[in-house]
Amino acid sequence: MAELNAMAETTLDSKAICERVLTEMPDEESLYDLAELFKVFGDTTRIRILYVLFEAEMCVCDIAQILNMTQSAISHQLRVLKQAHLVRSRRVGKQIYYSLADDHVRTILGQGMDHIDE
Amino acid sequence: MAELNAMAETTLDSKAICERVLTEMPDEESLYDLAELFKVFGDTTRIRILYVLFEAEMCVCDIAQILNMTQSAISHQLRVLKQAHLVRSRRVGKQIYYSLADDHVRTILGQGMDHIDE
DNA sequence: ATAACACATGAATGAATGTTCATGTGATGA
DNA sequence: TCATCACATGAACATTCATTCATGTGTTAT
Repeated sequence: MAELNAMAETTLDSKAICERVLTEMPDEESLYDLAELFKVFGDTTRIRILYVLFEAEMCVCDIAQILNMTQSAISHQLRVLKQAHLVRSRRVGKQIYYSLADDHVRTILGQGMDHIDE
Repeated sequence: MAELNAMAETTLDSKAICERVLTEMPDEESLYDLAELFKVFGDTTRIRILYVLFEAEMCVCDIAQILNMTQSAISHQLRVLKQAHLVRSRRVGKQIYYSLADDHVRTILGQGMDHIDE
């Protein structure tokens, strides 16, 4: 790491830092999963759906109507949310009700809000 | 909501829920900013850079060498991280040192890790 | 001044993504 | 059984995005 430059300016031991980086860095699979998780939060439609589900369990057409979007668009995004284990679903007759899978969703969105509020 | 269907299955008052959804939903600008923030975390290269900066303030070429990527690619991503106020930079001679802007970064990535670890 | 170094940046390219449209699937009710 | 409702899903299209390549900017040293 930076064998021939930057060393003079560095006060810390570069080799020790490099070792710590390599030991602390998550493995390839965890990094991929982590990025995939945050990608799910990186879309306003999906965030809106999650905020709707904060209030109550709801079926697809209700969510679509509240957000003023097509059933197909909502259904596609619910699929993404479910694959990320952020929502659960259960069938009740013809309808399928979605709800938040756990409390990580609130926590993560809350931390994000804290950040953008500076 | 769902004026002509689903009402029979719903135990809660739909109008009250709809009102709560509308009052709790962040405004358009906050939703956009929130999605933009999480998009930044939605890339393995940027997550890697953040993990590197967990250990120490570092210049661009050091980060590039540790992650085995080109200086240009790292520089482009550092720009994204800086625009999201996740990292800061300061010039020291020819080099520019980057560091984490605040502790929200650790918190958010930590919450993400908690989630993928189920 | 000029060469060399560290970094930033614009254009280009290939890959990933959100929505729409059309259609498929499963459940209900006549 | 058949029509209808609620939802899922595949293909298509437009948009966004990460990296590469080439070049520009600012600093240091000779």
